[in-house]
Amino acid sequence: MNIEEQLDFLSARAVDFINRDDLKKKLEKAAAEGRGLRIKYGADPSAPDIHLGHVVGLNKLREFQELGHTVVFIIGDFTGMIGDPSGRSQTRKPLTQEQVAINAKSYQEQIFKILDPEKTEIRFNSEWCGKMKFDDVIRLSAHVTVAQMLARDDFSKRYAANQPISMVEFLYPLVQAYDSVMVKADLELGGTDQLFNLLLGRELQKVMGQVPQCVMTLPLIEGLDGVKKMSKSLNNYVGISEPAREMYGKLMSVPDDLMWKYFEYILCWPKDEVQAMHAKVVNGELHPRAAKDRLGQAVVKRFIGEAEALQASEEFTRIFAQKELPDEIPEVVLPAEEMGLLALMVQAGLSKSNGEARRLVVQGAVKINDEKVSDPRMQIVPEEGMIIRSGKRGFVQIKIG
RNA sequence: GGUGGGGUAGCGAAGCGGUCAAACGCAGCAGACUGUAAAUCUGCCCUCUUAGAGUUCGAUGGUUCGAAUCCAUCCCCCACCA
Repeated sequence: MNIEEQLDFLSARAVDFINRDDLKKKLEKAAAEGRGLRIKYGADPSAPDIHLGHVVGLNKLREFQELGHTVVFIIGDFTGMIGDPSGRSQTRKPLTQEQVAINAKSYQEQIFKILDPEKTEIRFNSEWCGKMKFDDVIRLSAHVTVAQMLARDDFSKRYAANQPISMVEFLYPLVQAYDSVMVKADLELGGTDQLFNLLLGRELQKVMGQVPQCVMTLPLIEGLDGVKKMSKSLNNYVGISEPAREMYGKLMSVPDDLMWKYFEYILCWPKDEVQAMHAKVVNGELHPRAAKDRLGQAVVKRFIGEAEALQASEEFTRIFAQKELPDEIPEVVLPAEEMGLLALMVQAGLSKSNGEARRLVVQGAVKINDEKVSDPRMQIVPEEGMIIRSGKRGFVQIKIG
């Protein structure tokens, strides 16, 4: 690849890219010196489940690695241990050192499903932040003005709406920017919501006498609901370590319109190919379900395996299209004593309370051995192999013990 | 330091002495319809038993036959002005 091709390749799918010329210079210089660039990516240590939303960024990092660059994966443990009171969405609880360590380990296991460990440098920002004295912090904050901070969309809106903004929130972008200085980042990658923070990194590097980093943002993809950004707290995510059938099932529930985005940003299919498929669906040549099946299988294949992908797809059809039973049903051990149906369901883990169980029964969601039961007062004697089905997803097989 | 506004079920938000387990919206769950998609319709959505009962409305104590609603004290949050 010549340099222009590299630039095209690296900036594909990016929303913001600041800027091509700077990156070109950096690439040329690095090539001349026979080294790779340092690509920074920051991770929040409180959410150890990597999901498809993260994959969008990780894919890009991987592409940088393919061209020989180094990914500096920063785990924001320092900030994570302080917590984030940014009231609006929700409070992030401060993490303990143990939790951070556990999460960090889990992170590594997961990101290396995508990244090349040989070209990844994992750093914790407590390494430098932890050493800073209060006067260092004050000096650092002298570099940024309130007006600059208020330039951030999020802040200005909240300020205008008389909503709280804590000092901590002002400080965090600064910490993140300082991270860039400390790892001498050549480019920082993030979601579009990170643009301000990434740019602040540029500013700070300039002040500290470094060549400012390039900045690249990638879209935040919507989660399963098709509206809100995929995130763990909204529980609309697909984790990359989920069991195959879960992963597949979740993907099948994605609104149709969203799947094209998933093809492009998660699977990195070429844009024209995605568009071609989209067109086929629009003109009726391809059933949307078939297209989504391809998506589901492709994602499962990528993170788990081809056989599992096929199996997940088949089982899905069996359970939901043909309403048959899955081939593995969780077993619950119960004594062979007569008990109320509701109690049985609670004990079998099919419902959280008797009330919920009653609701399910009354609404006709419960089947025992494929026969609908509708009397919540029913008494049951559990039998070996008895299968209780609750709704579309709840299955339990009784084992006497 | 001053002024004003708040704390209600997972979230948002009504209620402001009885008819309140508490409107409404969102989320969630189930059923119908489907491609477990979306949209739509129906029902459910604190806990426990059948109609019924028991715990809820920041905390504690009080006034009342009766309080989420009134009073007192306390805790917490927010904005504005200094």
